[in-house]
Amino acid sequence: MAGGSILGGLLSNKTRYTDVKALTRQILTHLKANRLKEAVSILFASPDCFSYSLYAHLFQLCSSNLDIIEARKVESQLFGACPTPPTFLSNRAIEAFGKCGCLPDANELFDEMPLRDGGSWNAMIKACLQCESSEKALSFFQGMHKEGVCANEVTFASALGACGDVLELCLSRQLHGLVVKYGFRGNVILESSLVDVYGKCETMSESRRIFDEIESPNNVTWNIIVRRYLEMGNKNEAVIMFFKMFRAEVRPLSYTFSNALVACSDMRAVKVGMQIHGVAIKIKFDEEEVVLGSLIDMYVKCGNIESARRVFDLPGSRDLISWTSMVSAYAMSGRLREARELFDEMSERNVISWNALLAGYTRFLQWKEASEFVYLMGRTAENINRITFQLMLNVCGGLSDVDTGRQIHGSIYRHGLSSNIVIGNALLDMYVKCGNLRSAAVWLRQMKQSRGAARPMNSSGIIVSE
DNA sequence: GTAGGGTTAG
Repeated sequence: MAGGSILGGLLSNKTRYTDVKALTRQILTHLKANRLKEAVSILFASPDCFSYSLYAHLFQLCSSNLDIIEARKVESQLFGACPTPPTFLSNRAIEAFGKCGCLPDANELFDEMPLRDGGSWNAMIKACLQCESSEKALSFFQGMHKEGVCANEVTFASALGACGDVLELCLSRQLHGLVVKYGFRGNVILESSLVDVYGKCETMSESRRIFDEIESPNNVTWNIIVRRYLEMGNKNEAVIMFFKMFRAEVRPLSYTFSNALVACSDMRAVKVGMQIHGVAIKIKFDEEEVVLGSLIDMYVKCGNIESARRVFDLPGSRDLISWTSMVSAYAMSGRLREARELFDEMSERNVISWNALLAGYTRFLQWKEASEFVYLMGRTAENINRITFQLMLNVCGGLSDVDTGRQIHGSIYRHGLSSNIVIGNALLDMYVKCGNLRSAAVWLRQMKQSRGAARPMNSSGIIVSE
């Protein structure tokens, strides 16, 4: 266009070049100060291509800030200024889109790439994982295999992660074979991923066998094995592995404390929990928020509220999670006034904190307080969830308020939760407690029908050929 | 200018 050429004529190539240099310096200053938006707006001051490393940095910051808007802007300036950017930059963009949870953006870019390398496939597989599309991740893994692109350690780590999400034991075993075949044994990350995926697929004996073969498990490996025992219901072994980690002189992750303490809670083993508390003090983990929060919850679940409170009153232990544990402790032990006081003092709350107090009101049949609280919740709390609906139905049952119960029933439909079995039972219970047996019978029939219709789908069944 | 594993509260 004429306007464009006039404007273009005003700028000689030389001034343009120095412009880019000066602009780059400005952008870098903003990037260092985490001012992404400002950095990106300066990017658009020039129609020219900046250095590739600058774009890489920009995408990286978009990823860590989870800022999809800026990521899209960077991509658009990049492709406007330089029609065929190097593959690695497109890979960075895919990673940023994935990290921001925008799989369609990632997929579109991937499809349009004239040239892909292994990193492109890895980025795409990872993007699927981050967007909770593990089935898709596995089909990309399969596609990569079909196109003859060689999988590397990174590919296998992601693919195993996807298998863990969809509980694909069969594919996991095949991947395990490939990991060995490609000579990746001894890679502690991949071996840890194998421990993880076998544990998730409920084959703890295989998980443990791999674990025992690892030459030097690191803190993540230990965290995985403790966690998997915990989730498989073997609390005792979870705790045993926790103490074993210390004999191996591996410095734990704070979440490993959490997992071991949850195991103690489940076993009501407060004495073991106290030993773990002692360990935390000894290795100076007793100032970490996550560990303190987990200690509080352990004491709460073991019924030792005063010990929990002592930890809660320590400096640095009060965050949303520990605060919610404490509210729950008072609420579920019937100390509703104290629960309410603590709740009112909270500087931030989420749906879990709200539910914690509501659960106390319903457990102790405080229907009046409960319904007032529900009203307040409807006006103040941002999101309510499945648990909230369940508790609200209990309140309706307690008050014999079938009209509100029906409204909640409608709301449950709109939230797509009506096929949930726990919610279904809560609805049934509500209708019965309200004395409305006809509605109860109608709902029961519907539940039976929808359960017949909604059979669980089998997972992908993807097979990798050797 | 490159890639990867773990997550406590209702």
